[in-house]
Amino acid sequence: MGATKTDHFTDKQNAIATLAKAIGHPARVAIIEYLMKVDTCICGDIVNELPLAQPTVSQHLKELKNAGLIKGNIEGNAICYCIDEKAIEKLQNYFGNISTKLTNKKSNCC
Amino acid sequence: MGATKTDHFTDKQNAIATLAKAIGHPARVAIIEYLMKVDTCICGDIVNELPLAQPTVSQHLKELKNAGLIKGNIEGNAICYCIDEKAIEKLQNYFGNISTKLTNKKSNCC
DNA sequence: AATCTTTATCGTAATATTGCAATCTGAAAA
DNA sequence: TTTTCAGATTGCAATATTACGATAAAGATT
Repeated sequence: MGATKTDHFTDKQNAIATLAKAIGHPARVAIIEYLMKVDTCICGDIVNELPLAQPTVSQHLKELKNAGLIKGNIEGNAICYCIDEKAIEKLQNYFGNISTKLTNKKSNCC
Repeated sequence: MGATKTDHFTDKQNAIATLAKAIGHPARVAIIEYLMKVDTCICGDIVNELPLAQPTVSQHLKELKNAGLIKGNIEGNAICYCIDEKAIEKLQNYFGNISTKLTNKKSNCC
């Protein structure tokens, strides 16, 4: 086997898993954080910022894009990447909900 | 190749990636959500709740535990699993910070 | 047009993940 | 003690991910 059985879970569960999985690599965390740091989102130098070869960075960007975490617009011969707020908000809400539900629950047995 | 180059990134980046990676699978999302749903955290029937074989569930639980997302206490011959609030809070804060920084930034060029 | 610059894609090797049957471990019950 | 039960571990096959060199694609520059 080796393939994830996505069809056995709800769409919501798969959606959260997809987003989390995309962030589940330090290079992609670093990309997100670099996109945050830079004021303008015309960022043609992500490759120089990361300790990885250009094809590897390109691949990570593609995965972030597929997961819906970043958007990319063609800007001349460079590409303008930036974070998709909606995706981040989804994650924030998800973990926020869990957090508040946990603190409300007094029966903390562990 | 094939191995993640964790030593090229900061501890913080690796920490977030580890947490996110652990949630990056629908079965593990389902486990977290089941632990939320059940009032008491003496949960010996996670296997029955998931569409996966017992060894597979056990492995997913192990990964969640290794990532620090859940805690497990031996309770007789069953095991009491529950969510580790701190880990969830870390994620909530992380995405919360990104979210607020993004909304403050008016230069939304994409 | 020829060249440069930037990013994507292809191909491939190394490693990791997913899933399960079989088996083991350890505590409780008979 | 023997059996039973819950859960972990082992071993293995299928698949996915990570990483990069080589190369391609496409707009910019000369």
